[in-house]
Amino acid sequence: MTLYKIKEVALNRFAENGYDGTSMAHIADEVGIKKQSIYTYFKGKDDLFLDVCSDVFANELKIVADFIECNKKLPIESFLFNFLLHYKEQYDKNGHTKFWLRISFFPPTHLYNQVMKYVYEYLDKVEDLLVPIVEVAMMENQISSSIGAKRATVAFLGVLDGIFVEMLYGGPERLNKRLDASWHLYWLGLSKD
Amino acid sequence: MTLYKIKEVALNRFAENGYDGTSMAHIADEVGIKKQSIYTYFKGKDDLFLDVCSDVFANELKIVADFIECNKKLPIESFLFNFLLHYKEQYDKNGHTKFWLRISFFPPTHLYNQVMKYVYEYLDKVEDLLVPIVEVAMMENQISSSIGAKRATVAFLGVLDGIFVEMLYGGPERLNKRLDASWHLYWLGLSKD
DNA sequence: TTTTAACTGACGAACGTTCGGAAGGGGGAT
DNA sequence: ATCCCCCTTCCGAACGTTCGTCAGTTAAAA
Repeated sequence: MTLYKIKEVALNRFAENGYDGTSMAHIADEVGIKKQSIYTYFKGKDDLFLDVCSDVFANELKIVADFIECNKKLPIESFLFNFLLHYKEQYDKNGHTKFWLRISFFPPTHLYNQVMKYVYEYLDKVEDLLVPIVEVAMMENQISSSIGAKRATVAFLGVLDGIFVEMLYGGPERLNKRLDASWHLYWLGLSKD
Repeated sequence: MTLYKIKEVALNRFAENGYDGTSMAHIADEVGIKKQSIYTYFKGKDDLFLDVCSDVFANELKIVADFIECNKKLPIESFLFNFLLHYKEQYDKNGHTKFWLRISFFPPTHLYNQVMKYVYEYLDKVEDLLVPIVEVAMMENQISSSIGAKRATVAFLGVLDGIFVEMLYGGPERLNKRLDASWHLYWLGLSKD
Protein backbone atom coordinates (compact mmCIF):
# COMPACT_ATOMS: atom_id res chain seq x y z
CA MET A 1 0.00 0.00 0.00
CA THR A 2 2.72 2.44 1.01
CA LEU A 3 4.89 1.10 -1.74
CA TYR A 4 2.18 1.82 -4.26
CA LYS A 5 1.65 5.30 -2.89
CA ILE A 6 5.35 6.13 -2.99
CA LYS A 7 5.53 5.16 -6.64
CA GLU A 8 2.38 7.09 -7.47
CA VAL A 9 3.60 10.26 -5.76
CA ALA A 10 7.10 9.92 -7.20
CA LEU A 11 5.64 9.54 -10.67
CA ASN A 12 3.72 12.79 -10.42
CA ARG A 13 6.55 14.75 -8.80
CA PHE A 14 9.04 13.58 -11.42
CA ALA A 15 6.58 14.38 -14.17
CA GLU A 16 5.94 17.87 -12.83
CA ASN A 17 9.38 18.91 -11.59
CA GLY A 18 11.86 16.54 -13.21
CA TYR A 19 14.47 14.40 -11.53
CA ASP A 20 16.60 17.15 -10.04
CA GLY A 21 13.60 19.22 -9.03
CA THR A 22 12.16 16.38 -6.97
CA SER A 23 13.57 15.49 -3.56
CA MET A 24 13.02 12.40 -1.48
CA ALA A 25 11.66 14.66 1.27
CA HIS A 26 8.99 16.09 -1.03
CA ILE A 27 7.88 12.66 -2.07
CA ALA A 28 7.84 11.39 1.51
CA ASP A 29 5.93 14.45 2.72
CA GLU A 30 3.20 13.89 0.17
CA VAL A 31 3.00 10.22 1.06
CA GLY A 32 2.84 11.10 4.73
CA ILE A 33 6.03 9.42 5.89
CA LYS A 34 9.64 10.43 6.52
CA LYS A 35 12.05 10.34 3.64
CA GLN A 36 14.19 7.67 5.30
CA SER A 37 11.28 5.27 5.15
CA ILE A 38 11.46 5.18 1.40
CA TYR A 39 14.65 3.18 1.82
CA THR A 40 12.58 0.33 3.17
CA TYR A 41 11.36 -0.18 -0.40
CA PHE A 42 14.08 1.22 -2.63
CA LYS A 43 17.86 1.22 -2.59
CA GLY A 44 17.92 4.94 -3.33
CA LYS A 45 16.59 7.72 -5.51
CA ASP A 46 17.90 6.25 -8.74
CA ASP A 47 16.38 2.90 -7.92
CA LEU A 48 13.01 4.54 -7.31
CA PHE A 49 13.24 6.58 -10.47
CA LEU A 50 14.17 3.66 -12.70
CA ASP A 51 11.48 1.53 -11.14
CA VAL A 52 8.88 4.16 -11.98
CA CYS A 53 10.42 4.44 -15.44
CA SER A 54 10.09 0.77 -16.09
CA ASP A 55 6.44 0.79 -15.00
CA VAL A 56 5.61 3.81 -17.09
CA PHE A 57 7.12 2.59 -20.34
CA ALA A 58 5.58 -0.84 -19.99
CA ASN A 59 2.23 0.76 -19.26
CA GLU A 60 2.43 3.21 -22.17
CA LEU A 61 3.31 0.41 -24.52
CA LYS A 62 0.46 -1.72 -23.30
CA ILE A 63 -2.00 1.12 -23.71
CA VAL A 64 -0.97 1.86 -27.27
CA ALA A 65 -0.94 -1.83 -28.19
CA ASP A 66 -4.41 -2.27 -26.71
CA PHE A 67 -5.68 0.74 -28.56
CA ILE A 68 -4.38 -0.54 -31.87
CA GLU A 69 -5.79 -4.01 -31.27
CA CYS A 70 -9.23 -2.62 -30.42
CA ASN A 71 -9.47 -0.12 -33.26
CA LYS A 72 -7.64 -1.68 -36.17
CA LYS A 73 -10.88 -2.62 -37.92
CA LEU A 74 -11.93 1.02 -38.17
CA PRO A 75 -11.52 2.99 -41.40
CA ILE A 76 -7.99 4.38 -41.45
CA GLU A 77 -9.21 7.98 -41.18
CA SER A 78 -11.03 7.31 -37.92
CA PHE A 79 -8.27 5.08 -36.69
CA LEU A 80 -5.50 7.64 -37.07
CA PHE A 81 -7.51 10.56 -35.79
CA ASN A 82 -8.69 8.59 -32.78
CA PHE A 83 -5.09 7.64 -32.19
CA LEU A 84 -4.22 11.30 -31.76
CA LEU A 85 -7.26 11.99 -29.59
CA HIS A 86 -6.43 8.97 -27.49
CA TYR A 87 -3.03 10.37 -26.53
CA LYS A 88 -4.57 13.71 -25.72
CA GLU A 89 -6.98 12.09 -23.30
CA GLN A 90 -4.28 9.95 -21.77
CA TYR A 91 -2.13 12.98 -21.15
CA ASP A 92 -4.92 14.81 -19.37
CA LYS A 93 -6.03 11.80 -17.39
CA ASN A 94 -2.97 10.25 -15.85
CA GLY A 95 0.50 11.33 -14.92
CA HIS A 96 2.07 8.40 -16.77
CA THR A 97 2.09 10.13 -20.12
CA LYS A 98 3.33 13.38 -18.62
CA PHE A 99 6.19 11.58 -16.93
CA TRP A 100 6.96 9.64 -20.03
CA LEU A 101 7.11 12.76 -22.20
CA ARG A 102 9.24 14.76 -19.81
CA ILE A 103 11.88 12.21 -19.10
CA SER A 104 11.99 11.02 -22.70
CA PHE A 105 12.94 14.55 -23.68
CA PHE A 106 15.26 15.30 -20.78
CA PRO A 107 16.39 12.31 -18.77
CA PRO A 108 18.75 12.88 -15.83
CA THR A 109 22.24 12.93 -17.31
CA HIS A 110 23.71 10.15 -15.22
CA LEU A 111 20.89 7.77 -16.20
CA TYR A 112 20.80 8.78 -19.85
CA ASN A 113 21.63 5.40 -21.35
CA GLN A 114 19.25 3.39 -19.22
CA VAL A 115 16.36 5.75 -19.93
CA MET A 116 17.03 6.02 -23.62
CA LYS A 117 17.03 2.25 -23.94
CA TYR A 118 13.39 2.39 -22.82
CA VAL A 119 12.63 5.32 -25.12
CA TYR A 120 13.93 3.80 -28.32
CA GLU A 121 12.38 0.45 -27.52
CA TYR A 122 9.05 2.21 -27.19
CA LEU A 123 9.34 4.30 -30.35
CA ASP A 124 10.43 1.42 -32.53
CA LYS A 125 7.65 -0.78 -31.19
CA VAL A 126 5.00 1.84 -31.94
CA GLU A 127 6.31 2.31 -35.46
CA ASP A 128 6.31 -1.45 -35.99
CA LEU A 129 2.71 -1.66 -34.81
CA LEU A 130 1.55 1.20 -37.00
CA VAL A 131 3.17 0.42 -40.33
CA PRO A 132 1.10 -2.75 -41.03
CA ILE A 133 -2.11 -0.85 -40.32
CA VAL A 134 -1.20 1.78 -42.89
CA GLU A 135 -0.08 -0.87 -45.34
CA VAL A 136 -3.42 -2.65 -45.15
CA ALA A 137 -5.29 0.64 -45.65
CA MET A 138 -3.22 1.28 -48.77
CA MET A 139 -3.88 -2.16 -50.15
CA GLU A 140 -7.57 -1.62 -49.55
CA ASN A 141 -7.27 1.67 -51.45
CA GLN A 142 -8.53 3.70 -48.52
CA ILE A 143 -5.61 6.04 -49.01
CA SER A 144 -3.18 6.85 -51.78
CA SER A 145 -0.39 4.32 -51.99
CA SER A 146 1.93 6.66 -53.85
CA ILE A 147 3.43 7.86 -50.58
CA GLY A 148 4.66 4.65 -49.09
CA ALA A 149 3.47 3.15 -45.82
CA LYS A 150 6.73 3.79 -44.03
CA ARG A 151 6.85 7.44 -44.98
CA ALA A 152 3.21 8.00 -44.11
CA THR A 153 3.77 6.45 -40.69
CA VAL A 154 6.87 8.52 -39.99
CA ALA A 155 5.01 11.68 -40.92
CA PHE A 156 2.13 10.61 -38.70
CA LEU A 157 4.46 10.20 -35.75
CA GLY A 158 5.70 13.68 -36.59
CA VAL A 159 2.17 15.01 -36.30
CA LEU A 160 1.89 13.21 -32.99
CA ASP A 161 5.06 14.80 -31.66
CA GLY A 162 3.88 18.22 -32.75
CA ILE A 163 0.80 17.59 -30.65
CA PHE A 164 2.88 16.41 -27.70
CA VAL A 165 4.68 19.70 -27.78
CA GLU A 166 1.47 21.67 -27.42
CA MET A 167 0.39 19.31 -24.67
CA LEU A 168 3.52 20.19 -22.80
CA TYR A 169 3.48 23.93 -23.01
CA GLY A 170 0.62 25.16 -25.09
CA GLY A 171 -2.43 24.56 -22.94
CA PRO A 172 -5.80 23.24 -24.16
CA GLU A 173 -6.57 26.09 -26.55
CA ARG A 174 -3.33 25.95 -28.51
CA LEU A 175 -3.46 22.15 -28.40
CA ASN A 176 -6.88 21.99 -30.03
CA LYS A 177 -5.90 24.54 -32.66
CA ARG A 178 -2.89 22.47 -33.58
CA LEU A 179 -4.70 19.15 -33.47
CA ASP A 180 -7.26 20.51 -35.92
CA ALA A 181 -4.73 22.07 -38.28
CA SER A 182 -2.13 19.30 -38.24
CA TRP A 183 -4.63 16.54 -38.72
CA HIS A 184 -6.47 18.43 -41.46
CA LEU A 185 -3.37 18.91 -43.55
CA TYR A 186 -1.99 15.47 -42.87
CA TRP A 187 -5.19 13.80 -43.97
CA LEU A 188 -5.43 16.05 -46.98
CA GLY A 189 -1.99 14.92 -48.07
CA LEU A 190 -2.71 11.30 -47.37
CA SER A 191 -5.96 11.19 -49.32
CA LYS A 192 -4.64 12.92 -52.42
CA ASP A 193 -3.12 11.06 -55.34
CA MET B 1 35.45 39.45 -21.47
CA THR B 2 34.82 37.35 -18.38
CA LEU B 3 31.21 38.48 -18.44
CA TYR B 4 30.84 37.25 -21.98
CA LYS B 5 32.47 33.95 -21.15
CA ILE B 6 30.24 33.38 -18.11
CA LYS B 7 27.14 33.87 -20.22
CA GLU B 8 28.44 31.63 -22.96
CA VAL B 9 29.29 28.80 -20.58
CA ALA B 10 26.04 29.21 -18.63
CA LEU B 11 24.09 29.01 -21.87
CA ASN B 12 25.61 25.70 -22.81
CA ARG B 13 25.38 24.19 -19.33
CA PHE B 14 21.74 25.18 -18.97
CA ALA B 15 21.01 23.84 -22.45
CA GLU B 16 22.67 20.53 -21.69
CA ASN B 17 21.72 19.92 -18.05
CA GLY B 18 18.83 22.24 -17.28
CA TYR B 19 18.52 24.78 -14.51
CA ASP B 20 18.65 22.41 -11.55
CA GLY B 21 21.34 20.28 -13.11
CA THR B 22 23.67 23.24 -13.50
CA SER B 23 25.53 24.66 -10.51
CA MET B 24 27.33 27.96 -10.17
CA ALA B 25 30.48 25.99 -9.37
CA HIS B 26 30.27 24.04 -12.62
CA ILE B 27 29.88 27.21 -14.62
CA ALA B 28 32.73 28.91 -12.79
CA ASP B 29 34.98 25.88 -13.22
CA GLU B 30 34.50 25.90 -16.96
CA VAL B 31 35.14 29.63 -17.13
CA GLY B 32 38.26 29.22 -15.02
CA ILE B 33 37.20 31.28 -12.00
CA LYS B 34 35.64 30.65 -8.60
CA LYS B 35 31.87 30.64 -8.27
CA GLN B 36 31.91 33.71 -6.00
CA SER B 37 33.26 35.79 -8.86
CA ILE B 38 30.07 35.33 -10.83
CA TYR B 39 28.40 37.56 -8.25
CA THR B 40 30.49 40.44 -9.50
CA TYR B 41 28.38 40.40 -12.64
CA PHE B 42 25.06 38.92 -11.55
CA LYS B 43 22.86 39.22 -8.49
CA GLY B 44 22.48 35.44 -8.36
CA LYS B 45 21.69 32.30 -10.29
CA ASP B 46 18.21 33.44 -11.30
CA ASP B 47 19.56 36.74 -12.53
CA LEU B 48 22.15 34.96 -14.66
CA PHE B 49 19.59 32.52 -16.00
CA LEU B 50 17.06 35.18 -16.94
CA ASP B 51 19.77 37.29 -18.51
CA VAL B 52 20.79 34.40 -20.72
CA CYS B 53 17.11 33.78 -21.41
CA SER B 54 16.55 37.32 -22.56
CA ASP B 55 19.56 37.17 -24.88
CA VAL B 56 18.56 33.86 -26.34
CA PHE B 57 14.97 34.76 -27.13
CA ALA B 58 15.93 38.09 -28.63
CA ASN B 59 18.56 36.35 -30.71
CA GLU B 60 16.24 33.59 -31.89
CA LEU B 61 13.62 36.12 -32.86
CA LYS B 62 16.13 38.20 -34.78
CA ILE B 63 17.40 35.17 -36.66
CA VAL B 64 13.94 34.06 -37.73
CA ALA B 65 12.91 37.59 -38.68
CA ASP B 66 16.06 38.02 -40.75
CA PHE B 67 15.47 34.71 -42.45
CA ILE B 68 11.93 35.66 -43.40
CA GLU B 69 12.98 39.07 -44.65
CA CYS B 70 15.72 37.60 -46.82
CA ASN B 71 13.70 34.77 -48.32
CA LYS B 72 10.18 36.04 -48.62
CA LYS B 73 10.48 36.56 -52.37
CA LEU B 74 11.11 32.87 -52.93
CA PRO B 75 8.37 30.53 -54.14
CA ILE B 76 6.42 29.38 -51.10
CA GLU B 77 7.57 25.78 -51.49
CA SER B 78 11.24 26.72 -51.29
CA PHE B 79 10.54 29.26 -48.60
CA LEU B 80 8.84 26.84 -46.22
CA PHE B 81 11.24 23.99 -46.81
CA ASN B 82 14.24 26.24 -46.35
CA PHE B 83 12.63 27.48 -43.17
CA LEU B 84 12.74 23.97 -41.76
CA LEU B 85 16.29 23.38 -42.96
CA HIS B 86 17.34 26.68 -41.47
CA TYR B 87 16.29 25.63 -37.97
CA LYS B 88 18.07 22.33 -38.36
CA GLU B 89 21.31 24.11 -39.17
CA GLN B 90 20.86 26.58 -36.36
CA TYR B 91 20.35 23.80 -33.87
CA ASP B 92 23.53 22.06 -34.90
CA LYS B 93 25.57 25.24 -35.03
CA ASN B 94 24.97 27.11 -31.80
CA GLY B 95 23.78 26.35 -28.32
CA HIS B 96 21.18 29.11 -28.43
CA THR B 97 18.55 26.97 -30.09
CA LYS B 98 19.28 24.03 -27.79
CA PHE B 99 18.87 26.22 -24.72
CA TRP B 100 15.76 27.79 -26.15
CA LEU B 101 14.13 24.44 -26.82
CA ARG B 102 14.94 22.93 -23.47
CA ILE B 103 13.84 25.76 -21.26
CA SER B 104 10.76 26.42 -23.38
CA PHE B 105 9.69 22.88 -22.68
CA PHE B 106 10.72 22.72 -19.04
CA PRO B 107 11.43 26.03 -17.38
CA PRO B 108 12.46 26.04 -13.71
CA THR B 109 9.23 26.04 -11.74
CA HIS B 110 9.86 29.19 -9.73
CA LEU B 111 10.59 31.18 -12.90
CA TYR B 112 7.77 29.71 -14.92
CA ASN B 113 5.86 32.92 -15.56
CA GLN B 114 8.85 34.99 -16.55
CA VAL B 115 10.12 32.36 -18.94
CA MET B 116 6.74 31.67 -20.47
CA LYS B 117 6.28 35.35 -21.18
CA TYR B 118 9.31 35.10 -23.45
CA VAL B 119 8.09 31.84 -24.98
CA TYR B 120 4.62 33.03 -25.95
CA GLU B 121 5.96 36.34 -27.19
CA TYR B 122 8.28 34.41 -29.45
CA LEU B 123 5.68 31.96 -30.74
CA ASP B 124 3.09 34.60 -31.46
CA LYS B 125 5.64 36.77 -33.23
CA VAL B 126 6.71 33.90 -35.47
CA GLU B 127 3.11 33.08 -36.32
CA ASP B 128 2.43 36.74 -37.09
CA LEU B 129 5.42 36.86 -39.39
CA LEU B 130 4.48 33.67 -41.19
CA VAL B 131 0.76 34.12 -41.80
CA PRO B 132 1.14 37.04 -44.28
CA ILE B 133 3.66 35.06 -46.30
CA VAL B 134 1.22 32.19 -46.65
CA GLU B 135 -1.62 34.58 -47.40
CA VAL B 136 0.30 36.15 -50.27
CA ALA B 137 1.15 32.71 -51.66
CA MET B 138 -2.52 31.82 -51.61
CA MET B 139 -3.53 35.02 -53.34
CA GLU B 140 -0.92 34.33 -55.99
CA ASN B 141 -2.42 30.85 -56.41
CA GLN B 142 0.85 29.15 -55.55
CA ILE B 143 -1.04 26.92 -53.12
CA SER B 144 -4.62 25.89 -52.53
CA SER B 145 -6.54 28.56 -50.68
CA SER B 146 -9.23 26.16 -49.47
CA ILE B 147 -7.30 25.50 -46.30
CA GLY B 148 -6.98 28.95 -44.84
CA ALA B 149 -3.72 30.74 -44.23
CA LYS B 150 -4.03 30.57 -40.46
CA ARG B 151 -4.62 26.85 -40.42
CA ALA B 152 -1.85 26.16 -42.89
CA THR B 153 0.54 28.17 -40.72
CA VAL B 154 -0.46 26.40 -37.53
CA ALA B 155 0.03 23.04 -39.19
CA PHE B 156 3.39 24.18 -40.48
CA LEU B 157 4.50 25.11 -36.98
CA GLY B 158 3.34 21.63 -35.98
CA VAL B 159 5.66 20.12 -38.56
CA LEU B 160 8.43 22.31 -37.18
CA ASP B 161 7.86 21.10 -33.63
CA GLY B 162 7.84 17.50 -34.78
CA ILE B 163 11.26 18.18 -36.25
CA PHE B 164 12.43 19.84 -33.04
CA VAL B 165 11.58 16.69 -31.18
CA GLU B 166 13.81 14.58 -33.40
CA MET B 167 16.54 17.20 -33.05
CA LEU B 168 16.38 16.75 -29.32
CA TYR B 169 16.49 13.01 -29.00
CA GLY B 170 16.44 11.38 -32.37
CA GLY B 171 19.88 12.02 -33.78
CA PRO B 172 20.69 12.94 -37.41
CA GLU B 173 19.34 9.79 -39.01
CA ARG B 174 15.89 9.91 -37.42
CA LEU B 175 15.80 13.66 -37.97
CA ASN B 176 16.37 13.39 -41.69
CA LYS B 177 13.82 10.62 -42.04
CA ARG B 178 11.23 12.74 -40.31
CA LEU B 179 12.11 15.93 -42.16
CA ASP B 180 11.62 14.11 -45.43
CA ALA B 181 8.35 12.43 -44.47
CA SER B 182 6.74 15.36 -42.66
CA TRP B 183 7.56 17.87 -45.34
CA HIS B 184 6.48 15.53 -48.11
CA LEU B 185 3.02 15.02 -46.64
CA TYR B 186 2.59 18.61 -45.56
CA TRP B 187 3.38 19.91 -48.99
CA LEU B 188 1.16 17.32 -50.62
CA GLY B 189 -1.74 18.61 -48.56
CA LEU B 190 -0.93 22.22 -49.24
CA SER B 191 -0.36 22.00 -52.97
CA LYS B 192 -3.15 22.59 -55.40
CA ASP B 193 -5.47 19.90 -56.67
C1' DT C 1 10.77 -15.07 18.18
C1' DT C 2 11.54 -13.27 13.99
C1' DT C 3 10.15 -9.98 10.52
C1' DT C 4 8.43 -5.92 8.90
C1' DA C 5 7.60 -0.99 8.51
C1' DA C 6 8.04 3.05 10.23
C1' DC C 7 10.57 6.13 13.11
C1' DT C 8 14.68 9.50 15.19
C1' DG C 9 19.06 11.19 14.59
C1' DA C 10 22.95 12.16 12.30
C1' DC C 11 26.35 12.12 8.42
C1' DG C 12 29.12 14.26 4.62
C1' DA C 13 28.49 16.56 0.45
C1' DA C 14 26.80 20.06 -2.45
C1' DC C 15 24.16 23.96 -3.00
C1' DG C 16 23.49 29.34 -3.50
C1' DT C 17 24.98 33.21 -1.22
C1' DT C 18 27.52 36.80 1.70
C1' DC C 19 31.45 39.21 3.52
C1' DG C 20 35.98 40.98 3.79
C1' DG C 21 40.05 41.59 1.77
C1' DA C 22 43.97 41.06 -1.73
C1' DA C 23 45.73 42.50 -6.21
C1' DG C 24 46.02 45.63 -9.86
C1' DG C 25 45.16 49.65 -12.82
C1' DG C 26 43.96 54.72 -13.69
C1' DG C 27 43.97 59.43 -12.60
C1' DG C 28 45.00 63.50 -9.81
C1' DA C 29 47.63 66.02 -6.66
C1' DT C 30 52.03 66.81 -4.53
C1' DA D 1 58.33 60.07 -9.85
C1' DT D 2 55.88 59.25 -5.95
C1' DC D 3 52.00 58.88 -3.17
C1' DC D 4 47.12 58.41 -2.37
C1' DC D 5 42.50 57.04 -3.31
C1' DC D 6 39.05 54.82 -5.88
C1' DC D 7 37.31 51.21 -8.60
C1' DT D 8 37.15 46.83 -10.61
C1' DT D 9 37.99 42.01 -10.46
C1' DC D 10 38.71 38.07 -8.16
C1' DC D 11 39.18 34.78 -4.27
C1' DG D 12 39.34 32.46 0.62
C1' DA D 13 36.45 31.43 4.21
C1' DA D 14 32.34 30.70 5.87
C1' DC D 15 27.12 30.71 6.34
C1' DG D 16 22.67 28.38 6.46
C1' DT D 17 20.11 25.00 3.73
C1' DT D 18 18.99 21.12 1.54
C1' DC D 19 20.29 16.99 -0.39
C1' DG D 20 20.72 11.64 -0.44
C1' DT D 21 21.97 8.18 2.60
C1' DC D 22 23.12 5.19 6.69
C1' DA D 23 22.61 3.35 11.45
C1' DG D 24 20.11 2.17 15.19
C1' DT D 25 15.52 1.89 17.53
C1' DT D 26 10.74 0.94 18.44
C1' DA D 27 6.35 -1.13 18.05
C1' DA D 28 3.32 -4.01 15.97
C1' DA D 29 2.40 -8.07 13.04
C1' DA D 30 3.25 -12.85 11.82
